[in-house]
Amino acid sequence: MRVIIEAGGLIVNPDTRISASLEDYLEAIYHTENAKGAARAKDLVQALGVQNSSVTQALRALSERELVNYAPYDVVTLTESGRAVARDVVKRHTTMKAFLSRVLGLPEDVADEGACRMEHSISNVILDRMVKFVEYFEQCPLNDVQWDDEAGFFCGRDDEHDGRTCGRDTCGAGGLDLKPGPPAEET
Amino acid sequence: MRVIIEAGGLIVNPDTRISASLEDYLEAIYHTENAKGAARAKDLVQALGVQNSSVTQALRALSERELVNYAPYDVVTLTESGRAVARDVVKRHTTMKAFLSRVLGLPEDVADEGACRMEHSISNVILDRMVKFVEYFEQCPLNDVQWDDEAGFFCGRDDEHDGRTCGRDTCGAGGLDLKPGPPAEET
DNA sequence: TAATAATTTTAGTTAAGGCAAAAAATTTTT
DNA sequence: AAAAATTTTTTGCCTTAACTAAAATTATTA
Repeated sequence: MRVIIEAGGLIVNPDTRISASLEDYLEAIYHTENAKGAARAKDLVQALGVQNSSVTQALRALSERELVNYAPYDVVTLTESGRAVARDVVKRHTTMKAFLSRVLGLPEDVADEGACRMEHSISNVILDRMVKFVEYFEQCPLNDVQWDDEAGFFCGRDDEHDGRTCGRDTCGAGGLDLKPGPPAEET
Repeated sequence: MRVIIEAGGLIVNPDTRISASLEDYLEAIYHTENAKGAARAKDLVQALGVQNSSVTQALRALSERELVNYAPYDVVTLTESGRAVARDVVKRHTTMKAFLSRVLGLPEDVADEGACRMEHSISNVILDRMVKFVEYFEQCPLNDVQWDDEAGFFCGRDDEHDGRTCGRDTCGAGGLDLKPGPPAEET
């Protein structure tokens, strides 16, 4: 338990070291900038569902860290390093979403919501491995695992193989041994 | 972005509605209780790497929510509902860890650390699907995907199949299209 | 231009969580 | 039993982060 880095009681992404909240702001600025060149406070109020004053505070925090170009009453843009961090966050989101929808077969909206939640706590090592897995999963010609709401996971290539079947009877039915495991080392 | 429930700026697990921090405490109490019958403040200090005073505060918070039996200077045990929540957290941890190690092929320690981080932000829908996926992944006789530090993901059954190969040449090599996707709906 | 509307900032509040040092209670030793 | 050591709780203060209300600023419209 608890490996997440603390900063005054706040959960902080272990790689970039900025809070989940600020990551959300960067992400929103990134998307807004891509859509209309620059963001204003108002856009962030809408995108994140927070109050105006919360946006101002966040912008100040990001500005102090030199992640955004920001002056009162002016539009907001990302600095170079801000854009780098934003791209990183977006990448985590994109990867999580891809995994959730393409591998686990979850609906787009569920996948997106899940990605929103989990994007802040995934480390780079895991992220990279996940990208590779999704790639493999989609490109390997021997793989055709799919999800069906009735049957669960099944292999679409059942018929192409001799003795073994991989349908609802054989797979995804048994009781997997997911033991709690040892108390987990401290970190 | 931002789907996570806010509670005074704090990130809270969407299903149980207690904070990530308190979930960590419950988890630690759960493991300690299993190991030695009951937990004392000291155990939690060690397990979570926080100060005594933080433990006291957390125990008060958990006690108010009737998740632990606690009286000053006394040992701590989980209440029935506390144990239910703890089991839930542990399940999320276990599942995440199983996925990270068994599917993504990450080393145990990396998987455990990753699970610690991500266990708080995974929803039940995703959790359940993930359990099923790990089950399928391990039980399907047609599946034999493995990770190799050199070759990346590869299919151990290459030889058993006619034309198609699934080794380092074909799989996990190409550039997967992981587009950032649309600005993501608000929630 | 003046009045009105919209936006932004300031200031103060609430909440969770953490730390350090001091005080109190409990155990262990002598 | 008294002293020493350990554990736990209190107290006071810090940080992030969100909110509200009011003030200030900018933009629009009459």
